[in-house]
Amino acid sequence: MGESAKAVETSTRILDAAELLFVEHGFDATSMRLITQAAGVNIAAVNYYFGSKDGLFKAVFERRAEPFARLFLGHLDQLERQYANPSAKQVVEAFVAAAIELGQEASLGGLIFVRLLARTFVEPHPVLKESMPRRYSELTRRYISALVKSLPHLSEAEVHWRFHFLANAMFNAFAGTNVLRLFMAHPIVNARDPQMVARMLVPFVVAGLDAQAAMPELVDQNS
Amino acid sequence: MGESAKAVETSTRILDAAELLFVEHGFDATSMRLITQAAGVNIAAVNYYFGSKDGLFKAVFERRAEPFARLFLGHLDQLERQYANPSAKQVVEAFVAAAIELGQEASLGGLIFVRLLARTFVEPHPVLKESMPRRYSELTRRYISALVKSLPHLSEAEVHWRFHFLANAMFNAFAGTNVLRLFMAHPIVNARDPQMVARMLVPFVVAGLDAQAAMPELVDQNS
DNA sequence: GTCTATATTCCGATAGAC
DNA sequence: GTCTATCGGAATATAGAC
Repeated sequence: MGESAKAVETSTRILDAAELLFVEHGFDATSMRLITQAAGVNIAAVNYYFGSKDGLFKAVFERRAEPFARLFLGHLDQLERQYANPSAKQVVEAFVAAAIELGQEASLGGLIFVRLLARTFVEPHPVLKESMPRRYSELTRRYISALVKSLPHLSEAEVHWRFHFLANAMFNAFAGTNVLRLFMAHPIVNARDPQMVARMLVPFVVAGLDAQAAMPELVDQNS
Repeated sequence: MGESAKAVETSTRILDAAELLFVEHGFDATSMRLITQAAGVNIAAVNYYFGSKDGLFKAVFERRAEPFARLFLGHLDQLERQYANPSAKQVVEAFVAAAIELGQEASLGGLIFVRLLARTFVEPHPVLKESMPRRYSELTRRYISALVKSLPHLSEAEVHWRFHFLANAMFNAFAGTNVLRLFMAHPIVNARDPQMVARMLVPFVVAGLDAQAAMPELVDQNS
């Protein structure tokens, strides 16, 4: 390692700073000047390493996308090896565990990528609208497939709806956006504590998944 | 009515166009040039009527904030007159009904304000961080209070957590952001149909509210 | 690889004629 | 009230020296 010196690579410092700022203030509101200043690098470095601001966003996303998918699918594999018919609760817990482990793996304090993912739902960046389905279609397919098997009292369409609600609730919960803070001066909950969030969230969403069907009469009418 | 002619007032046309564009692309990504062009008015009209872009956002928000609060509190009043102890399901349905009625009152197609509210949670606009608690604190207090009474098996702190999850799930559901579309090429659910969303959503969140406590041992340890 | 300096574009806001 | 023209600033991106 002849050229030691630098503690952290320049490109990594940029990724770290950008990840945090994108989550905190959004993509548009985060200027490259702010990013490079926070990272302690020159303004031109972003273009040198990532080509453009869009390229930087894609790189920020891609860095965590693969490890997260690998963690979750690993949990799901193990679950399906151990049990013939995993419950909805076990499937949800596999997902939550992956999110928390990712937050602990990354040297950063929180579940920053999960928060970034949550923001991406509400304001999808054009760069990702193309690459996300390709990368996550298998994960989504296996997640929903496991839920379908664990919820035999629901039609497949209704499981899709519940997965839709589940994903919204979970990602927003881990995003740490405290809804209550907007409505009351002194909210009780601490939305930033991921362990607490996970503990409170799992019973809520699992009960929602297990609930009776809202659409039992799916195909018995031909209006 | 001496000066007839104009079908819709200029300021109203601006509000309509801005409301839609803010929801679709966010505040920062929506330029005043885009708004005035969509509204078919002059660029300077925004500053003339609303003073600034921030003033316009505030006006967009304020136009729907009061009617929505009035609708929901009306439903809650009626509910508490009719029943001694309204169930969590009834409280949730009062909220959903208010959202849908607001969407039908406004001549626009969808539940645009509810979608705007959902976006506001994820990227809170500075202008609202001050005015929102003042306007909605009573609504939130009464909503949570009704839930606390309807869920006697939960501690007040846990009800606050569930309200946090509930609000996230509901607003995002009505926001019409199709999470599944980001993950799969051809999702089944149509997240833009508010009637369908309401029908699928209510059983999910009500079951989540009714679920057993995750924090039964709240105060029995003094670590 | 890293820096300075700059090109280019777009933004919100305003002045002033009509 | 409505318009044109423009100001001042900030953004991304790049050219070119070192």
